[in-house]
Amino acid sequence: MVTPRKRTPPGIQHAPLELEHFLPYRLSILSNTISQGIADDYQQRYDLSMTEWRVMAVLARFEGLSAREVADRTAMDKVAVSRALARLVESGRVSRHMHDDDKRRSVLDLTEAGWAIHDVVAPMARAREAAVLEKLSEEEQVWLGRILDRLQDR
Amino acid sequence: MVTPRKRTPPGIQHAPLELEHFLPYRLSILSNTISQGIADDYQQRYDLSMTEWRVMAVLARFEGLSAREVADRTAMDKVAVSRALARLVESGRVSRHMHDDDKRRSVLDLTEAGWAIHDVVAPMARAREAAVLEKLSEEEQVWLGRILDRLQDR
DNA sequence: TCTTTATAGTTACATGTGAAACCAATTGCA
DNA sequence: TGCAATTGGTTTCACATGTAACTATAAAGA
Repeated sequence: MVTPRKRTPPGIQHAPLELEHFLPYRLSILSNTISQGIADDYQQRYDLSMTEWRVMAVLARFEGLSAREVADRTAMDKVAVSRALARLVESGRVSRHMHDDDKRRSVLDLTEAGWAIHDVVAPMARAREAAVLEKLSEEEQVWLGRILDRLQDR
Repeated sequence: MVTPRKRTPPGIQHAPLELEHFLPYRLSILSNTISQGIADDYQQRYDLSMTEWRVMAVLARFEGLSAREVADRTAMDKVAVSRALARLVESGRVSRHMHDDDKRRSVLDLTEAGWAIHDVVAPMARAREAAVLEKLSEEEQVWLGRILDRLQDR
């Protein structure tokens, strides 16, 4: 039997966090649940990690990005991006060329094979998102969007 | 210069995700930003990892939990909990006893040293949460709570 | 009882990850 | 120009993490 802490040692107030109402904790659980759910759809099937998929998703949206730009857009660490790209290029899903004017920079694009995977995975990801949003009323969906906007800018 | 993809190869519709409006992506960024912010407050100062802090937080809230129960309450993997506990016991922040009736089970509690850390870190965590919520109006805060409730139950 | 099955927890292995060091190309500026 | 500082990107190292295998105890069923 588990007893939620009600009394504290004499004279001392501990005030433990109530995790189930603690915003950072709740967000973390929710976010992990959703992202992992999406990853389950493609991970084994395409031997594609979550970071690799994220890279592919931004390359689908923006052509010819550099690795640095991919890192910015995905909010991923540049090392993680470098490694994901190494695998994606190796497996023929992304092409990498040298930038004409700046030889340090790479120019990245999805290949045909990359697009083929994208065109299967993107709809699945969208479906997962829709399934989550379905739990909310129209009104709640609007508020959620607004709230995320507010929380996101610093 | 980066050109957002507008046209697709002739005859093919790719429909890339717009990450900046994609809920799972936005949640992930937000959640990581907030949790990392809190972790920055205690990580170096107490040589305490995020998983260790989470374990401490539930042990502050509920006395005498088993490792299994800690895992359930924190939504962490049991291996992660086992490792966090090993460090916490080692560093004298958590005490571990054997359950009277079931010798497999451990009975976990914060020690004095554990409570001392808790009593510093918990208020900092709360302050971080408050700083996040401050960005929202009263009304938005209420909606957010409601929305998280809805999204969380399966 | 005896045997099977389930549960609590740890260990081992393989992989993922971030920080810092590193190399190469570019830019800023004296 | 030429040299220092910056930037794009990769590699190295140390550590975190998840999966599966494993040990020990308990519960269930014949």
